[in-house]
Order: sequence, then C-alpha cells, then structure tokens
Amino acid sequence: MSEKQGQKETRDKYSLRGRVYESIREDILSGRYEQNTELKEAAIGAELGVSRTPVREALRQLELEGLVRIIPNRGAYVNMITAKDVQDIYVLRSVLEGLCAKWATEYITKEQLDDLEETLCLSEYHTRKGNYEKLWELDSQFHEQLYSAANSRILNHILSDFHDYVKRVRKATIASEGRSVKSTEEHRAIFEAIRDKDAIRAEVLAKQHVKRTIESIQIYGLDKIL
Amino acid sequence: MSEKQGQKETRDKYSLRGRVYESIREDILSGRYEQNTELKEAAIGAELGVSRTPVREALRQLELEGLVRIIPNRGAYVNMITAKDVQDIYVLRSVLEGLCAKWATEYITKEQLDDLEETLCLSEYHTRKGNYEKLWELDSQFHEQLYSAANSRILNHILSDFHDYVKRVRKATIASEGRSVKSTEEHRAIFEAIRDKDAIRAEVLAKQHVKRTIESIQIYGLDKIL
DNA sequence: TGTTGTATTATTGTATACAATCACAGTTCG
DNA sequence: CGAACTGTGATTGTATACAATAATACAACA
Repeated sequence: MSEKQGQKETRDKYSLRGRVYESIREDILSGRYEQNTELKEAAIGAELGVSRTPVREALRQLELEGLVRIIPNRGAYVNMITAKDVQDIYVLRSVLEGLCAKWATEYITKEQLDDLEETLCLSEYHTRKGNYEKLWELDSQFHEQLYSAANSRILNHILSDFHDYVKRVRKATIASEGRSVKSTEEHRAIFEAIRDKDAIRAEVLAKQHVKRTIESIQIYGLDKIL
Repeated sequence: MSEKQGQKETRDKYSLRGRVYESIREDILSGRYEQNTELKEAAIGAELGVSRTPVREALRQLELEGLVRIIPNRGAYVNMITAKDVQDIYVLRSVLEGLCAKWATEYITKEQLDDLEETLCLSEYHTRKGNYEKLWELDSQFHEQLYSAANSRILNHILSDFHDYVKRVRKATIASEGRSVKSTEEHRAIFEAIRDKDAIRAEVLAKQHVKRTIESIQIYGLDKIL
C-alpha cells in the first residue's frame, strides 16, 4: 500500500484520556457491559490506573455520542446500541454508503484507487482461505478507504461512527462462508464501477451491498448477536 | 401544545460544563470565531468565570463533534463549518429528512400530530405577518417535531446536529418573503401527507423541501452567509 | 406500621496544584 | 551568517483537594 503513516489519526490515542475513551467505548460496543451499567469515575480510573480527570472527559465524549447517558450529580450509565438502532443504522447506511460510493467515483485519486484495489485483492485471497478474522479487518479497511475517497468530512464522520457501532454485527455476518464470498464479490463490483467512473452503478451497488448484509443478518437473527 | 416540560433535554445545560459547551458551540456556529482560532482553556474559563476543568470537558466534546481540532499538548483550534460542509449536509439532509418523514408517517402519535399542526398554524400566521425571527423558531420546531416523531434515536441525533450546523444558513433563507412563503406551504404539504398516512408522498415532499432550500441558498450565494 | 426527618456515606462537580510539553528568544559555535 | 543548543515562559495534561449533591440507613414519631 502506498505510504501513509497513520494520517487517519483523527482521534488522540496517546493521551490518557484518549486511551480511556477508546477503552470504555470498546467495552460498550463489544457488549462487555450490560445496558444501564453504572460507570463510576473512580472505579474506572482505578481499573485503568488513572485519576478521575481523564475518565470524566472520556465519559463526557461518550455522552455526546449517545453511548453513555449522564444524569447530573448522579452518574453515567451505559446506553447500548439496541436492535432497533442496528436496523436503523443499516437503513441509513444503505443510503449513505450509496452516496459515498457516488462521491468517491467523483473524487477518488489514483493512489486511493490503487490502495482500494490492493485491499480488495487481499480480501479475495483471505476469502479463499476462509480467514475470517483477517477478512473482517479488510472489510473494514475497504469501507474506510471509500469513506475517505468520498472527500466529505461530514459523511466520513457519520459512516465511520456507524461502522464502529455495528462492528459486532459485521463480525458475525462476515464469519459465514456464504456471506463472506458474496460480500467480497460485491466489493469487487463496487470497485470496478468506481474505477470505470460509473457513479450511478457504484451508488446502486453500494446500496445493495449494505442491504444484502442486513438481510443476511435478519436470517441469522439479530438477538443472537446483541 | 400538549404538555411536555423540557423532556427533550438530552444535554445538560445546568452544569457549568454544559453552559460552557453551549457557549463555545454557539460562538463557533454563529461565526463569532474565525477558522483556526486558538481556544485557550484559561482564557475561556476566565471569560465565563469558571476554572479550566469544565472548559476542558466542553472542548473535548466539541472535538468529538468535529467543531474543534485538538492537537495534543498544543491546544484547541476552531473548525468552522465550511461551504463544502454545508452543501454536503444539505444533500445528506435531503435524503435523511425524506426518510424521517417516511418513518414519522409510520410512528407519529395523535398528540405529536396535533403538536405538529399547531406549529404549522403558527408558522402560517407568522408567515403572513412576515415575522422572520419567530418564523425561524417555528421552522426549527417543525423539523424537530418530525425528528422526534420518526422514533429513531440514531436519525434524530444526526438530523438535530445537522440542523444546528446549518442554523445560520437556514436563518438567511427564511428571511426572504419568497422563500418563507414557499417553505411554509411545503411544511403544510408534508404535514398533510403524514396525516393521510401517505409515507411515499411524505418522503418525496420532505426531500424536495430540503432540496429547494439549498437551491434558494445557491442563488443567494453561500459565501455571503458564512 | 408507615412516614418523616436526619446523620452518614458515597459520588459527582469544580477548582487548584503540579508535571510534562511546547514555542520562542537568545546564545554559542561551526 | 546560519544551525544547533538551551533556558524561560506559556499552555496543556493529569492528579488531587474540596464542595455540592444525592442515596442510604436508621431513629423518632404519629
């Protein structure tokens, strides 16, 4: 992949606050906490070996995101992503990933296109191998590369968040041979549409791609994942 | 309007941090700061009569939102909403408000529908009066009522933020007789489609409504507003 | 028994103290 | 003259201290 050393670091992972934020966020999104779990500043601080200050800052950020609900003078409580949320997110993603692909067709650079193709080739390799863990990473990477290529700060922000929020769901869908093969094929089709500068086709294909993912989830049953 | 006492208070306006957050956010969105203005914790704290602690927490929230850019150990800098951002937001809003109207048609309650109609009637009254300041508030209220009615935490969150981000632009468009009359008419059409349970029509009309707003802006010229 | 008042304790909210880092000016040395 | 070095001041990052608030338990009382 052409050089790019962590340029995408929009979030600060090096400060204590950054690490605390990532840690709690990951714990919520991965389902380690239950809904309404009370997050006590002192306890979390002790667990992570920091004082309350960075913990508070992290909790306030998570509140803004909606992953945590803060009641003044009382405490912070976990707000899980619900099944309804996931369904809504997939409907929104369907539209927005379509728009993203359309814009990417317009704005993508030669380098970004090459990077995308490289990711795709690797995906195809690991699809054949059935290496789901790696495949999941590459799936994430493919989508994130598209988000960047669309050249829209606003759209990128939303889609990146959504992508995180349904991480568990995506992990589950990828981990089946049927869906993973289809998914990679769809990625290639999207890539080719973008490469051929066919924005309409790219948009339709990207929309379909997300729609089919949620369909494969609904067959499996969302409850089992969340 | 049927009783509802500030239930929508998802953000904490009463703590110092809440007030600091609102204050800085308003200053950024209203254009009181220039792009890249350095926001020094001590200075802001002094200005608002609080210590650095609540200021820091507010800045971290604004960072997550993308309204502020924090460089570790260096400082916080204002990230204005650019003209490109506004255009992107309107494209996204066009789609999302459409979806919102569709969902609202499905989920809206009798009370919410009555509230919406009341807002609409007031809007029509103040349109005739040419009372733009009040009209702007009612326009905001109408849209926010739709966001609630759609019954989607996720969609509500995004659209509410967008709504804030383009506040200045909306203020400018409302303040012309031509557009304000049209806009209120479009609101009524959307309302009637929802009332008649015609989701498709509601979606199309809501999409159009946003699209026409941005068109009227482009005639006027975005640069003059931002 | 049930309710109200109150002391106690735990937790959050804010201010402050101190450490770490950075920007910049002045200095030294090639 | 310019580049590397260094000390000083300013600013952020984190920890801690203290204040304010809320939850709890328990006693007093009707």
